[in-house]
Amino acid sequence: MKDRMTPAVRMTGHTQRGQCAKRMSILDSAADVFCRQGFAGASIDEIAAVACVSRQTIYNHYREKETLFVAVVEDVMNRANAMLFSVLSSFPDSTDDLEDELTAFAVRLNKNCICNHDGKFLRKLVQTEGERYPHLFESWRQQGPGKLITALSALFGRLAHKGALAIDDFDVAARQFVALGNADLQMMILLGGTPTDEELEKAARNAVRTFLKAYGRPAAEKAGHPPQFAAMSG
Amino acid sequence: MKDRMTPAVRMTGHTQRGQCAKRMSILDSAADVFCRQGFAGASIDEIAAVACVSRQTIYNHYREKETLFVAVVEDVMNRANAMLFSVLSSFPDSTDDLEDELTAFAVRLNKNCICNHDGKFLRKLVQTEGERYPHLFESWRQQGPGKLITALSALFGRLAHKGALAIDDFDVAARQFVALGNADLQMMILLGGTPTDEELEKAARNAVRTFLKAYGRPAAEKAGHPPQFAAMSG
DNA sequence: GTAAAATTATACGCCATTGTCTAAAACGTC
DNA sequence: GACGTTTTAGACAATGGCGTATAATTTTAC
Repeated sequence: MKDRMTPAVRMTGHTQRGQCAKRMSILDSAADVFCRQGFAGASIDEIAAVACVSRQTIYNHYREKETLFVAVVEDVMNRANAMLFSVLSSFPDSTDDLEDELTAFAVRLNKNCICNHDGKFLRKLVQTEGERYPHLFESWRQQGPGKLITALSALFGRLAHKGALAIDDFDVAARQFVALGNADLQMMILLGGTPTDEELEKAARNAVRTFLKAYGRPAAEKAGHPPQFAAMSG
Repeated sequence: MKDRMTPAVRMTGHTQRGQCAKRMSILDSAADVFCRQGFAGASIDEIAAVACVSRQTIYNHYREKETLFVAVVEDVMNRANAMLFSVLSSFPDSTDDLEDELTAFAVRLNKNCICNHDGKFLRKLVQTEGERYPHLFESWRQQGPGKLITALSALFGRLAHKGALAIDDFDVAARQFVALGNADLQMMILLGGTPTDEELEKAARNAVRTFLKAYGRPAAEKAGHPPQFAAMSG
């Protein structure tokens, strides 16, 4: 039992800078290779080559392949969570131009959280390796899609309270909003392709149009009273 | 260059029977292992063990691992296509009880085509290995989801023509129908889990309810004329 | 029963990969 | 410039999987 020298703990000064850069480079390259080849198909040598780093350096930072994999997933998850939080905080608050604002929100959600690199990575890896790492998967599920639906549900609740939407089950509406937003992009998402801005825009518009046909303008059909007054309550 | 003895081509009589059974056993087991481990992670030995077959027998039927993989994918695709065709031919034709019939249809679609073994296999494998086998992937895309949307679009067109639905873009509506049907099951689908009958029923009901809120009862709002006469045109 | 074909068990060579080790080189700090 | 740390390159054994070869055994056809 020799005294391990704790490689990345000392950081007496700027030494941390270089190590941190290496670490990030390794994490990024590993994410790339793991995403393309899967866990079993990815080789440490290839990751090292992509990262422009010696193989030994990788083993210096991460004990074994599995350690590296877990670190990569956690890293991507953190980025994805931060991005999701940012996008969620841009959910429309006012009720005029609701269609346009919801459409823009759906574009942001798809572009920055679902169709981006991290989204593709997480979907692919969780699906393929999730059963082998239940803890990782569960964590992603809760902090990713779980958070998304919970937050959307609450936000729709606020819009409904304002009278801008007529929703009976907010959770269902939240899931349907996301599902509708992906409807036109399903194939591209499954493929891992990146939609153009026009495709994103059109997909979101189709989704929101249908969503509002189903949930827009509160009980106007049932009671028949115009809901315009609701716009004043904001 | 010796005269290869063409193992499974002669079939002078019942020889084919036993071979066919072995082949199916190999294909099924290989599908199982490939689905769990991916192409790179799957080992011929494990496939042989699951199939209760000697490894040599596998190499006797399929030249190499890749040949086996392609054969497995094609086999599953054929089954899935047949099932999809069967389900599509049960699309509701009458316009009364449309909600119930569409719901039952959505249940069948999800249960037999999307959440079943073959659906899970194809989604997972196409996503992970699709880029390495573009031909396989393209074939699946056209005959699977492509056919589904095309057929659904045409079927919605007929219902709209009958006056039971008010749809402007049939293709979009078809994609949205599928997306809504999956909305409540997204996580389970990504996980590869199998929903219970109740979950299937509830998911389909939520989906169809929203779908009909958006597309049900034709231009009644715009023109206000009852569309019942359209039911005679069938 | 016999002959042909298929299957099995086993061993083998080959190659890629993992993870370790060591000495040399590069880097950053003082 | 000296020193400690990190990185690098290369070699290394061990492992495991792929694909082949061979002989024995079973199955099937007639």
